[in-house]
Amino acid sequence: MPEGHTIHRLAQDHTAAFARSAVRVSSPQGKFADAAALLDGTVLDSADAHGKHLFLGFRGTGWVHIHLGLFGKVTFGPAPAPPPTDTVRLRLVNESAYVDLRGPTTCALITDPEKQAIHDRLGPDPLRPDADPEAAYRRVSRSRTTVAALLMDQKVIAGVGNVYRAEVLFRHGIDPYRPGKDITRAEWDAIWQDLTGLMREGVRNNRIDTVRPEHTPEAMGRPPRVDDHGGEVYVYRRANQPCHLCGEPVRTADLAARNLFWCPACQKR
DNA sequence: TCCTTATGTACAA
DNA sequence: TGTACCTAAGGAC
Repeated sequence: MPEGHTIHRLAQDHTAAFARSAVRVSSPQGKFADAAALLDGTVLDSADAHGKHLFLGFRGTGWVHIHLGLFGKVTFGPAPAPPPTDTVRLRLVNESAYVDLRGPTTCALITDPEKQAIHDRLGPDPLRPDADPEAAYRRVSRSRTTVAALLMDQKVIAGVGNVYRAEVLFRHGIDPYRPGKDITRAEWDAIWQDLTGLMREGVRNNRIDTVRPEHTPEAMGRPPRVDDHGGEVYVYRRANQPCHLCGEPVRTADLAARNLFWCPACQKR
């Protein structure tokens, strides 16, 4: 599930369910038990997101830094919480709600300066109001690395993952193998603005949809479809299937240990 | 029941 | 570039 939109949505949902309340904190699985004991009974003040990093602020104690990695999952539910399964790393409970965290890459108690250091090493996040697209373009325009790799580099732009990368490059007709330095300022501005809109919609709907209204199955006179991951997309995980626009088979390749998807006809150099 | 795969990252060599 | 880490779902048997 986790690209930046998921994490910003989680920040909102944690705020809605737990902010300003005293929270019972536990680690049924045990790996976060010491910190959970310190946090138990304290007040959750706020939740913050930057890229794929989630921060839960506990009054007087510090921040819980969470990164879901590839497998991490979060489950919300109404109180009372059911008995936890033995994979629950972190559980929060108050009078009205509970939330379980499973399989995160990171779940750690950190200080303000440690949190700041994480912000400092991340690039601008299209979902944060203070984000500066110019800072991202400075890096992109000086790099011989492919634009596909740069979009996944969290130091360049924070929050974009494998789905948004594939989809935004398709929406702009950009070959994923083009070097960053060949991306024009106008192209970058369009990509950034598009990501901002797509990711905001992703936060709202808690899923990734990238297909323009004029390209929906209804608009194209085709049978309805649902892609594997739950949203409507152009190319992500559609290897060898016909491009929704031109019918050419969608191509896939390994790029930095991830699957890249693109339409070679719609995305020319 | 086993195998593969996944919207991610860090570190070693 | 390869590997380790973490979990769960889906498909092949």
